[in-house]
Amino acid sequence: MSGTNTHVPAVLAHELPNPVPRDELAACPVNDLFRRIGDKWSMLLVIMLGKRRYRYNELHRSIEGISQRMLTRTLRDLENDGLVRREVFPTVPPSVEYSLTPLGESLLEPLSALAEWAVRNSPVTAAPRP
Amino acid sequence: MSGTNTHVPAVLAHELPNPVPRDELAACPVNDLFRRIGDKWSMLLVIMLGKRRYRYNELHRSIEGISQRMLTRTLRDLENDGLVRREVFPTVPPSVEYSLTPLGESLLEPLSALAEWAVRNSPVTAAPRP
DNA sequence: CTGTATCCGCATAGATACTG
DNA sequence: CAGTATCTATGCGGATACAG
Repeated sequence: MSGTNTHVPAVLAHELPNPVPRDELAACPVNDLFRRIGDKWSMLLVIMLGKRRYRYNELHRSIEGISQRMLTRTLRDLENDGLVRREVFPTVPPSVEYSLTPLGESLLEPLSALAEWAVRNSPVTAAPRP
Repeated sequence: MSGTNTHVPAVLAHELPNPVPRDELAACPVNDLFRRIGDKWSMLLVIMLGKRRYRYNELHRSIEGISQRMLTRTLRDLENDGLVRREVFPTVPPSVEYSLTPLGESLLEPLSALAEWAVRNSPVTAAPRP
């Protein structure tokens, strides 16, 4: 137990330069991913869209507390990141449907490992911040 | 492909109430975890401490761009969350060593799944935000 | 119905100076 | 060596009003 951890996953165990330069930090895939979907609403949207497709107002009504601005902005970001697909149907009134791309669905799998960890350890980590 | 996603991981697939109330959202373990370690420095520290133990100034020197304030604050948060252990040795001058707790080390495993996903898909997700 | 535009409060994070 | 204290800047996120 003392000293080096022997079961660190390969991806995380690769040598880090010393000092860790800013570019290396910004380029860290995990850190980068977290900075993209680690905001207030992205996770919830990915999980919801992982269940089924939604229309815009359906999402707006379904998520208590989200503003139009934040819903639109978060969906646009997820779309730009290739995780969410936006389909416009030129009806009157117009309707827009959101769903996960294959990339977005593939994210659900590693996410579940993290989710299961979080659920298992939520009693431990649920302590309020001082 | 149309309609319901059939291979959503169990933890993520459980029924979401509609509308999703704020408390439910705040209590979402994954969202909660992301809000705790999804900040600018937490991930990097967990990964670094996953390799070996570090002293305070060692971390400060090793991570280019981090301020003392942020390093201390991030370490304290991780300690409060039970992920990092802080050991003080009353020498002169004093020395403090940081390492992962068993809980922190257990987090490295699900993290690696996410890391591998991020690495595999970094070419796709690396596009700059507009 | 599906958004955009604008304004504003608050939390996050950096810089700097100082301390046991 | 290992931090605190204080000040400030920036950006996220919410409220509201308006538009195609």
